[in-house]
Amino acid sequence: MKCSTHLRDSVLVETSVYADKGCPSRKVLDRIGDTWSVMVVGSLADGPMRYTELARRISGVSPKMLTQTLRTLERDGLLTRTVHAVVPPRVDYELTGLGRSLLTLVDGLRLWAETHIDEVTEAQAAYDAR
Amino acid sequence: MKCSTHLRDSVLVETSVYADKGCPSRKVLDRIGDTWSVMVVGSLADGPMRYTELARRISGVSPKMLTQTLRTLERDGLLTRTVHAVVPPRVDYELTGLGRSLLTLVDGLRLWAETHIDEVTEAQAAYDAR
DNA sequence: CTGCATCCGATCAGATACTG
DNA sequence: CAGTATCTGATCGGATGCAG
Repeated sequence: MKCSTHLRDSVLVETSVYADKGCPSRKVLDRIGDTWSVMVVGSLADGPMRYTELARRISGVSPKMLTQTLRTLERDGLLTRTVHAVVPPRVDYELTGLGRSLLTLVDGLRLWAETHIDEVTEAQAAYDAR
Repeated sequence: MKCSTHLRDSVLVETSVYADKGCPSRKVLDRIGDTWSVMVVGSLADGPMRYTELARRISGVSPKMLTQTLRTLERDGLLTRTVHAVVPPRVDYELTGLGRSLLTLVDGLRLWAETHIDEVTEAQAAYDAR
């Protein structure tokens, strides 16, 4: 796609780099940008996990949002959903290879956050104090 | 990813990894998760840029959202806003060191998108076809 | 040129209640 | 246990008009 070209290469033809709905970055952003998605992927880094276990680790998430997020990630091929025919029901969620490839990004995100959050907080305080 | 502080009503929850509003990752996610923010940061990778230039490169963004995004990023210390006292007005936006440190993540995001978008699209098609 | 103010529809997400 | 269904307030974001 056009928007995949970097800014430096875009001078000749395509000056508009983002905002195209078909842009891969846009699609990924819709997923990475989703708070719950990132949390789910990050939580599943440790291995397969049940629904309730996920709900516990991601405190604050409602059943509705958790289910919605899991379904979307499943549809995107980032995780698998395995239903065991037992009573009580047991459903396991596990990252696919594709999902695990995202972990690098998620980790990078976390690392940046931990490293720079103080700077951001200070900048905000300084801005608000003007 | 452990958030050191936890919600007041869930003191004993040690396994809760995300979801705390004070969690650094949450704050960063609020920024990275914002579609326009990522586009602005990515666009400014090439150097300082004027308001209109940004609007053109990020096609589809409304003045309202562009301004809102720029203000937020400025407040977070990710970019600087320089007003030149000329007529007509000229305002330059430029990434700070902090902002440039985010470029690594943005690039990683774009790279992942370009690399795996086909797999995601196929997974979606397969899911929808069931 | 670089915005800000306002209106308004669309979507998101939390709370709550209920079920196989 | 693992969800589904519904209601509702909050937020997002586009369109429009105007100003310094």
